[in-house]
Amino acid sequence: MKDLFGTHENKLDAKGRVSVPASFRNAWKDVPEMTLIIRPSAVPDCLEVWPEPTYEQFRQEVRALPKNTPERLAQETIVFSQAVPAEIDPQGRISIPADLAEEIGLSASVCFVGRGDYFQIWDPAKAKAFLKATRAHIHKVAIEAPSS
Amino acid sequence: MKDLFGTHENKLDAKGRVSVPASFRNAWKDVPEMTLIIRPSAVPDCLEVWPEPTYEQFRQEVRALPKNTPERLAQETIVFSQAVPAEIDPQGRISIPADLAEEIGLSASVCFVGRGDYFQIWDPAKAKAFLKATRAHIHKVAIEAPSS
DNA sequence: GGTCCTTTTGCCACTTTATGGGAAAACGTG
DNA sequence: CACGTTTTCCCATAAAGTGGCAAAAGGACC
Repeated sequence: MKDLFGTHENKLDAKGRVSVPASFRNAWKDVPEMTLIIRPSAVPDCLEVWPEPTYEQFRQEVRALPKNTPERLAQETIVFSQAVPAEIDPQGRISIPADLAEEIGLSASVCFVGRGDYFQIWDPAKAKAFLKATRAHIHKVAIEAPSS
Repeated sequence: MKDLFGTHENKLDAKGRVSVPASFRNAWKDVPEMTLIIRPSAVPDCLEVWPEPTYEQFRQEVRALPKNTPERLAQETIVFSQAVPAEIDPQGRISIPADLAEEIGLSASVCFVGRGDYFQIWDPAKAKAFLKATRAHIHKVAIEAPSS
């Protein structure tokens, strides 16, 4: 389970399938037939996709919370209710559930964004805006720092 | 892993590949088949290229940050989403991903700038401007300092 | 100035990846 | 139980990426 790097854009086909970038598949190929978990992210307009073995930690965190508290209920929602398992098919594709696709405004193309342990799924235009905002912030810091 | 010195200019081929200067390869040749990590720099209009073993420290820094904070998300973007691993091929070349090349305005030629532990990749004209601006800044400091 | 060696770079061939479409299987409904 | 719909699997083609050879360019050293 190597880290996931980079951003990649692939096309949704008529059946709602899309190829997972080869570099992501290769990074995880030491666990064959691995299940993935797709869920909405805390970041608006994107989904998170986790390998099931890594996702186990979230489940344990939820179970450690005291029952029937607002935090526990909220975490149960995030970790279970809105999350769905998915498999990578023999051609390296996943199908994105229609309700989640709609939630983040997916249309023809899908942008995959590597985040180390997991990846994000975005509409390409929104992904670009998200990444650009971070870069702009970093450049601002780099330019301002020496003169201060 | 000796330090990288100097600046060198090489040409991109039709497929986005370019020879890494021999002096850089030689400086790193004690780690055979080393993976490199290419990412946008905090300095606008250039890329940074790090040896994977050195890059490990950045990954650990990210993982030490609390999840879902603005800092963590920004660092995940810098360290993973915009970074890509690259290998030096048997001819001593690396291929620069199209999106990163576009980001810094690369065209036919690539300028490699040694920075000790890592090197930068620039469009030659911009590299020249960057180095010149830095020298001017240093001269200014050298002249002003004694009079203060 | 000429020869040899290293480095760079163009080009071709091959492998891998992405994607469209068709057939079979599973599912749900009336 | 039969039908239509949806999902999954598999094949085939297209596109992209990777590796390798070999010629050209550049330097070093006689």
